[in-house]
Amino acid sequence: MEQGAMRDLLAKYGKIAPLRADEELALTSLATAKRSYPSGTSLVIGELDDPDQLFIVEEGRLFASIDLPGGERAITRLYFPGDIIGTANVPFDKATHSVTASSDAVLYTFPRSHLVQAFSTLPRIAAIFYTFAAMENAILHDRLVSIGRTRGLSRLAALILEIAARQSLLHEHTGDRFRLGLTQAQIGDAIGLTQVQVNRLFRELDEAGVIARSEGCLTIADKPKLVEIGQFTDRYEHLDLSWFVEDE
Amino acid sequence: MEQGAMRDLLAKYGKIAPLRADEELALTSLATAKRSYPSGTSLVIGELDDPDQLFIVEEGRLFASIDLPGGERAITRLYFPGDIIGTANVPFDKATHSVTASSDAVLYTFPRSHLVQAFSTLPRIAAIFYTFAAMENAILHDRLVSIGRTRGLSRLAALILEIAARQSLLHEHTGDRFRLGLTQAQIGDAIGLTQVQVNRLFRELDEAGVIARSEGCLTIADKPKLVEIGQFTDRYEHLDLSWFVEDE
DNA sequence: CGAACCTTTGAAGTGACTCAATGCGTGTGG
DNA sequence: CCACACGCATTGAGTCACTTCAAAGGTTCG
Repeated sequence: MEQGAMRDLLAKYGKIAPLRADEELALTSLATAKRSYPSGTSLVIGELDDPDQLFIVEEGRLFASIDLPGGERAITRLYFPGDIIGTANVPFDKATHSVTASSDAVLYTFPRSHLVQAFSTLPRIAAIFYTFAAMENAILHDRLVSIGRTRGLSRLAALILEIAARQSLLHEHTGDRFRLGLTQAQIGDAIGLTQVQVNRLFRELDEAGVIARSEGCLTIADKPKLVEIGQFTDRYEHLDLSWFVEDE
Repeated sequence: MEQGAMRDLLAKYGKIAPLRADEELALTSLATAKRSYPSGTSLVIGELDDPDQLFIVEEGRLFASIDLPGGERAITRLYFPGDIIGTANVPFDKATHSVTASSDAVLYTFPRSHLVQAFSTLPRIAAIFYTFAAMENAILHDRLVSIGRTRGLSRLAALILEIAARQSLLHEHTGDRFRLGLTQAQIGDAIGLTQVQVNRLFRELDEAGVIARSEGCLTIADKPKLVEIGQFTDRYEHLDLSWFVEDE
């Protein structure tokens, strides 16, 4: 595996608990393949695919979704460069969700059996994977709260801020202008609303002067207001990984 | 730590990947304290408490919740004997959610720093913790779908089935009669509805003959129907932990 | 026996849905 | 190089699921 994905993967916490050379090597040697997926491709087809594959995002954007018998779809998770895909499939004999590329994407693939090796060799790799799973957990809790207990406007605001937070982790200079990378229908699937309602809420935020839209890009015009509306807490701001720094 | 919690903790998969004596010892030696919490006690107060503590449930029922500024509350996760509490707090400097006992409970407590030791000593302990986090993940995905994309009736059905599934993992003989262990208001917080609406939906399920209620206990009268309504998949049925059995 | 908590039920209001149509941008084949 | 198709955004009108507000009935416990 090359530097890119790893640098992203570790950007979030690497500063706090930098890897030793052997640890970085172990991480990079997990991968068996690097592959490109054009926008729209499904890489895991829930309930059909076997869950033996894990991925690390090198480049691009993807999302996890689950389809309901009735034809409804829910998007449960967004993936950015550096994220590990497939965690929630690991302990099961079938994949629990599908993963689709929402832009052209490049991924590293590795079989879950490699995890055991890595865990055995270097315990801190285990700590890293555990940490990532725990972070994902916390974010899922937050989304559950947002979707279960707030109005549509708040949900949309929260999603915008979540994407903004992830985006700015990767590109410091992005600032508050970026593209969401999802259609309004997909946004609806992510926050539990109809595409129609998403559109109306966008308009509402727009007219209130909280956001601005042009050329497919979104600008956060009034961040404090958006944060207030979305009742959003940026978990990435409060990372503390000192606990897994080994005393030597 | 005594046998009870561990037996529960491992019941779900212990058969598949039984622990060696040293691994079981490592797990049991994580704990620094065993403590009782009467029903209603909060053990982690989100945003206030430091997230250094993890717990293993020996006995009782608990739930994780997040409070919103507006006074709303959302219940994001239910805990049963054998579950690990606090995973989602591990990588942060503040707790991301509160935990409350919904019945009298007995817990083992251990500081997260002990994880590193355990991970270092025995890689399979790491695999276990990772597995648990991954399972929690999958369940959170499912709940996100349920809450974001189904009607109230389905959500209630799904919650009933989730509780039934967990219950019967612990007590084989429980069958389809058990107590939910949550008030209707709490159920509302868990599935994103009002207490009033929860009540109406209970009545609806009751009148349809799908469930029956008496003396605080709930009986699943027509399970296939309930599964259909709830669009529920029991993840525990599809566990596959063969991947972390070490080849020796 | 009263207080506190939970459940149950009614009536009115609203956020979001469904259905439906129009507009817009982009790519593609004739 | 235009015509058409296709996917996406936008907007309107009517309906429904769920909410809010309000009050009454049960149960448990000190």
